[in-house]
Amino acid sequence: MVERIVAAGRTVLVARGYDAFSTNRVATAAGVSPGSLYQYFPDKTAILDIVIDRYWEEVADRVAASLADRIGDFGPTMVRDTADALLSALEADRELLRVVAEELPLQRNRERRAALERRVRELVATYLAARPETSHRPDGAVTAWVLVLAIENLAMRWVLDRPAGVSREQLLDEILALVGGYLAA
Amino acid sequence: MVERIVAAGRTVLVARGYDAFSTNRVATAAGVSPGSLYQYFPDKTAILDIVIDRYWEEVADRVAASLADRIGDFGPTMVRDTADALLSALEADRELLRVVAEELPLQRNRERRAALERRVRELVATYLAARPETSHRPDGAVTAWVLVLAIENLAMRWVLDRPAGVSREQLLDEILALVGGYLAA
Amino acid sequence: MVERIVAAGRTVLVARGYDAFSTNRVATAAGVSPGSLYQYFPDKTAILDIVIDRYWEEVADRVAASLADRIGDFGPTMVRDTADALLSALEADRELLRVVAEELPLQRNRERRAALERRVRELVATYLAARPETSHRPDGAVTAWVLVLAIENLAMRWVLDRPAGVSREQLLDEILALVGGYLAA
Amino acid sequence: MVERIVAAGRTVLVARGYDAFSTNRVATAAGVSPGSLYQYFPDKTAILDIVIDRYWEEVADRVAASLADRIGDFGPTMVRDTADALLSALEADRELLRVVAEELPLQRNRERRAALERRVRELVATYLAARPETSHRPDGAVTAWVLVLAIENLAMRWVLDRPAGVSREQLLDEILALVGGYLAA
DNA sequence: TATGAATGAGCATTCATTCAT
DNA sequence: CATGAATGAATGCTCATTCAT
Repeated sequence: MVERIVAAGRTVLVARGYDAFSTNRVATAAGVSPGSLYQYFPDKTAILDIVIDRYWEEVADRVAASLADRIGDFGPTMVRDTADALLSALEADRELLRVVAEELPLQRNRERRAALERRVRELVATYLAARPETSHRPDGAVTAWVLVLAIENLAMRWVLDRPAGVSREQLLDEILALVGGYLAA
Repeated sequence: MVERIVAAGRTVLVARGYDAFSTNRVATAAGVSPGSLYQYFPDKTAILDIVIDRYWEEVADRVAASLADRIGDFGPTMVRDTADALLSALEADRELLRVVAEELPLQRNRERRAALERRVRELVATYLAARPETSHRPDGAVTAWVLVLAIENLAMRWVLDRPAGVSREQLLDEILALVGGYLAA
Repeated sequence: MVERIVAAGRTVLVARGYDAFSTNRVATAAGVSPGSLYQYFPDKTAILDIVIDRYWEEVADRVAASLADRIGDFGPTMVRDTADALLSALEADRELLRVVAEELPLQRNRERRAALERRVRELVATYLAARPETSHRPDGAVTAWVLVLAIENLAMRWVLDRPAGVSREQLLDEILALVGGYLAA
Repeated sequence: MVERIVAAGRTVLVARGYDAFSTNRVATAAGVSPGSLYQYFPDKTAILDIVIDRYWEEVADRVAASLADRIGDFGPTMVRDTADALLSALEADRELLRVVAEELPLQRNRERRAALERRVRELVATYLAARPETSHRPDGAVTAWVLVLAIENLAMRWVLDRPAGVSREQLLDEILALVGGYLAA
């Protein structure tokens, strides 16, 4: 039942947008009465939070998996593959990304996105610590923070805005250059 | 009066958040009757738009001014000073930035932020074109897109999140390294 | 509940007039919260429409019933009885008639009144066709149109204006003369 | 100035309908400030009343003139010509008639229409009194009331509804038959 | 006299939440 | 557990009227 409600929430969000994300609408979409929502969720935002959580968790999982697969293999390939994984993850549900990233107040994404960033950041920081020769930057934690933030936003904006004149390959090249140059600086 | 209303709008936004940004509240804060709002603005969002517009315009102005001051002086200093100008601009009204960047759906900021980015991007692209030797990247437009996006987000998140372990100077150092390394790659 | 709301609507209309027919007032009169109105009606006018519809439907029913009872009995008695039925129907809720006919813009009554007229007109036209000897007028449809319109307005204005010097009996006599003379002409 | 305002009122009424007949709109149309309206009229309805008054006065004038022209000439021609005059008067400003008769609550027309009817009724009653042989009806006042009401509504509805199958000539024929038959009954 | 900015009560409508069944 | 009718505060907005200038 929780599942049905969350699925309905996602559907409403994607199909009608955040403004239409009302308890009645979600309940209807779930084939459930509005009152039943409150048997499983304390309030409306709890439903929304789960939908968002799942989205970012899925993205984080994919990126972390890609990163984990390439453990001990730091270098251009890993960066490219990880950026590629992130792009794919974001592209996988572009409609939901649009709603989540543009219609929702950032605050709602905060915790989950912070978790995603933290998770990846920690992996990156760990790698950097394990392979000190790959980076000339003085502070691994800061380096990871910079990298994750920069790449995440580049990827997200590319997926959402589809900027003319920047192909997927080009984007990956630029990310590679950005990361490589930065670590070498 | 327009001024009073816009100021009241800003006040409500900062003090009570976006959800409390109602016409009645803004009118009350302005010491004005709700009807008077509509003598000067077609609807509620028009007031909000002005508040937002002003904010981003101020930011864009400061950054563009800094950039313009350092014309013909591309290099580490310029990058650092421009990033510094951006940071200062964002720090100048951190409370409003918080509301504007986190409580408002991104969509509402879209146009203005896009304008800010475009404006700076064009300046950057122009510089890069004028000084081809400063960049090894193949496509100036793409380079500018990457740089502006990355720096903007780094700066914004730093101002909003005040990440522990990243001092202002450190941030500027990292931005410098990021830009320098990227252009050299 | 629908009933309660419709009744409250009628009450407000009669007691306070059309201008006071606001959702809040109707809800209060129904002992119901404003939101509940919208569980049963899509909007305010839907409530009003039902009240009006019922009124004219009741009138039409009475007249049609009277007409049907006297089928095959065309002549002075039938005309008089039908006019009498119309008068009675209009007199039955004179207060509502006043609001409906005088305070509401005619447009709102349009459809229902047109339906009433059409219904009676068709009955009349049918009778005329069945008994061609009763009418010297060339076009049955036009004849029915004239009769229905003339009688309806005479009756309505008499009920509403209670013109001095015209008793109920007199009015019926005059209607009889009008119809009889017209058909004989 | 009064003139300008009244003309503007008429314009707004015809062009935008009764719902758009707001003081601001009338003032704007008159090229005058809303405050100025109140220098010449006690309130909004006073303006509306004048517009309506003028309309019905114009109609009454035309009908009375036609009637007066045919003094001493009671008979089919007079009835037909008078009905014709009424039709022409109503047709002369059909747009305003539509608003006045259908969008405005009947109440607002009440006094003026009553005046029109009274005026014509009195003329008719006078004629009937002068020529007792033209009518078999017992009470001249009642006869006049019936005739005026019936004809007025027939004419108005014909102009407004343009009923299919009833030409102008036909309508006049029917009115003639109605009046002739009624007086002879 | 003329202005027009200011008023503020009032409107129709929505929707997260509750609770008796 | 599930229901869904009922709630009612809150919303954005209008417009006839006033009154200081």
